[in-house]
Amino acid sequence: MTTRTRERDKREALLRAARDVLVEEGYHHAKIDEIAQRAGVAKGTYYLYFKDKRAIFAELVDGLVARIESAIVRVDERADLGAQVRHNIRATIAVLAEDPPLARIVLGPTSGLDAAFTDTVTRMHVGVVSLLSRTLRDGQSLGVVAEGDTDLLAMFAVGALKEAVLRSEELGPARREQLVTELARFLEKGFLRLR
Amino acid sequence: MTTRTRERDKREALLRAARDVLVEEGYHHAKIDEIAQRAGVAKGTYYLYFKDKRAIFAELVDGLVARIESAIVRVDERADLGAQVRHNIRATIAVLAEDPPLARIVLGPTSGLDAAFTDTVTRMHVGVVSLLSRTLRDGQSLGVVAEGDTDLLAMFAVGALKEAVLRSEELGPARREQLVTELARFLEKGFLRLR
Amino acid sequence: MTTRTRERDKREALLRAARDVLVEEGYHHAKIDEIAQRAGVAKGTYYLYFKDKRAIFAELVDGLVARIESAIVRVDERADLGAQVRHNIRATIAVLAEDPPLARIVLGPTSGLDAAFTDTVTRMHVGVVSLLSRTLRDGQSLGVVAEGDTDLLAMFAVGALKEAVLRSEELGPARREQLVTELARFLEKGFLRLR
Amino acid sequence: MTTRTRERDKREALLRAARDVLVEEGYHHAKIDEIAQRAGVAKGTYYLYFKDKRAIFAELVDGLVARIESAIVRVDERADLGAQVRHNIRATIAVLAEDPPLARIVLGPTSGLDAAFTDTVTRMHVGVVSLLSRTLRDGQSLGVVAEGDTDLLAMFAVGALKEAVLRSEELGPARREQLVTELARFLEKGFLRLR
DNA sequence: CATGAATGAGGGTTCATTCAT
DNA sequence: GATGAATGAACCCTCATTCAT
Repeated sequence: MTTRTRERDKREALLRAARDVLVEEGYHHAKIDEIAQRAGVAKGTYYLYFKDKRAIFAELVDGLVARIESAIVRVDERADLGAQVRHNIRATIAVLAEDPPLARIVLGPTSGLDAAFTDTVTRMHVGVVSLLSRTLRDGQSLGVVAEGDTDLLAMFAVGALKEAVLRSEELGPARREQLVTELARFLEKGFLRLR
Repeated sequence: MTTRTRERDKREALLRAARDVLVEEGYHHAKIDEIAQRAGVAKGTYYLYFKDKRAIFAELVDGLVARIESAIVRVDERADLGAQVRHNIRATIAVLAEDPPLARIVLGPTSGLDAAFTDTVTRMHVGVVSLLSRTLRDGQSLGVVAEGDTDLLAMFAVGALKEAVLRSEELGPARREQLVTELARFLEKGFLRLR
Repeated sequence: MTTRTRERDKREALLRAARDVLVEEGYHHAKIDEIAQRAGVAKGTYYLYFKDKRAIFAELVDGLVARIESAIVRVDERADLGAQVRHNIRATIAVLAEDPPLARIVLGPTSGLDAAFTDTVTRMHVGVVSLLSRTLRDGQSLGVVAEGDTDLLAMFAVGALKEAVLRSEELGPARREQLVTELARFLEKGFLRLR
Repeated sequence: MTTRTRERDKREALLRAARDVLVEEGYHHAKIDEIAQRAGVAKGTYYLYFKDKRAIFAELVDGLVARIESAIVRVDERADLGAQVRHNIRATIAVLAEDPPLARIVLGPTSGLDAAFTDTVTRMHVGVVSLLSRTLRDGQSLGVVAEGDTDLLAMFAVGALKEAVLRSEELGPARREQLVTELARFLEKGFLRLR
């Protein structure tokens, strides 16, 4: 069991190290050697836990995507729509705020990353946008969402959110707290006719 | 004159090829050899026109940034603010729409690119956002912009614009035309109190 | 321990190979690939032991210079000057004779070598010549050295020594033994009996 | 005739440029491009006058060697030997002093230069040394040269001369004039008066 | 003859991956 | 499991040489 724990530890140490290196150097400048060193293991050990260079970063990205997806509530149109949207904004930001540097990678367009990440990230994007779009369409028939192309509206909303998160580090921590409030207000006044 | 034309041609063929390769493979996977091949010249020829690998990509990025900057009108607060904002949205989108794949690189966060690009791109970002923020602040004192943190509002607006451009290829060309209209409307209803 | 021995071995095999290649091809024609091959390792292995191409040659040159310097006794003017000079000639030749081809590189003017070597070699030269010059000046005040410009005399002596070493391979081994004796005699007496 | 003169001019301009570049950069760092530029012609023009990179440097070296050889008088043992030796020293130094940097290349051991030069330079060396050695042997039978291995003695003499020339730039011009006198005296007398 | 744009072989260096211990 | 020495494919860049104009 100690052994099993130790194994766990090494795997996680590697993941943590990989995240740091990814954030500091970017995928291509990240060296297996440095990840291993920061994790306190030998280079060869890396390959006991991960198939190749791509694998560890894929796992980091997949993990974040999964955490976002599980934080978002499937919108129930019979309940308070505004509350649900606000909750999803808040929840998404909360997950991303746990690790802003990593968030930046997942939120950004995929240029410069390998095809493997591109796919994962793109899938998440499409998923989030189409979910939101559908929600907005439902909202329109209920009369609580303004007229307009819901795909585009969803896009705008996601873009505003992404930018906010991407730049949130540049803001002082004080302003960061306003972010959720302001964003919700912005989205509401833009296309929501809540009450 | 023929000679001069040939030179021009090769330089431009290389730039075009580099753009394609950059878009398809990302900066790090882009091989000089492939750029040269696609441009129909030998590898050595590349170095007659560009100092090193970075140079050609820097030129692509700088060029787009310059085109965007020169397309944006400095906002005159005594004139019709809404019209000016709409014009800037339209103009920016127009420039970016000339080359969406390249746009994606300039608009995205800079992960995966070399420090050289990061700087250029970041400078543009900061410039655009702070320009917009200042404009909004002026708008607030004139009473045509809603209350709120103008830095955040500027961020949201830029984010929405970026996302729109980034995803504009996924939209059919028909819907792409709606983009400007919808975005303008979205921004107006969100924080502009025009009329 | 076996491991440590292997490491040592490879490093030394590389140094030996580099010496051979340097002697046979000169610095610029020397290829890392060939050094590695002759040492029986892969090209990449070279870079485990030496930072870059220059490093291995610098080490060879530095090593020889150091061996020469530690073989030379600082001249004590109160003791037998002739004996000391003879000893220094003998000791220098002995060190250089351990590896005549390498000696040729250190003794020669520095054309064709990189600035890095030039410096080391020049420093040694200047050091040896000025040491000898000072000794001769002391010798003059003691009356055991002839009148004359001691800088020039030191130069002549070093030149004769260098040439002797450089050409010593062309001599049969038998004659090589005479070298020290003859050189000492030459320096003492000259060889022309004019008038 | 004008044309012929112009051709001559270009060839000579290239040779002059090549000498400068060779002296400043060494053979391997010398670029055809720079030679052509300094000569005020296009790169392609170089190849109208010289077969390849090696050719122009070979010509420079051959020229200097030829000038040295024609300046040396074949020693006539029936005439004043001392005078002839002094003349040869003087003449050799005079030729070399016309172009000390180039001299350095010809006098130095051949490491770092291409095989082509090595051969020329070595041939000259062997020629000079064996000529001198024969002269000394003759001198011995006439009783004007001391006992000893004449090959070695010739070597020492040439070495002293070479070193003197190689370092002559470091000396002030005043001291450079002493060089011939001192060297002749050195060869006659040696400089140690031990016992 | 003169030009200089074009070529492409060649070599130094990096780093993901393997494998014997 | 753990190690880290060894490997070699990959890629940027230089520069001697050619040749169409």
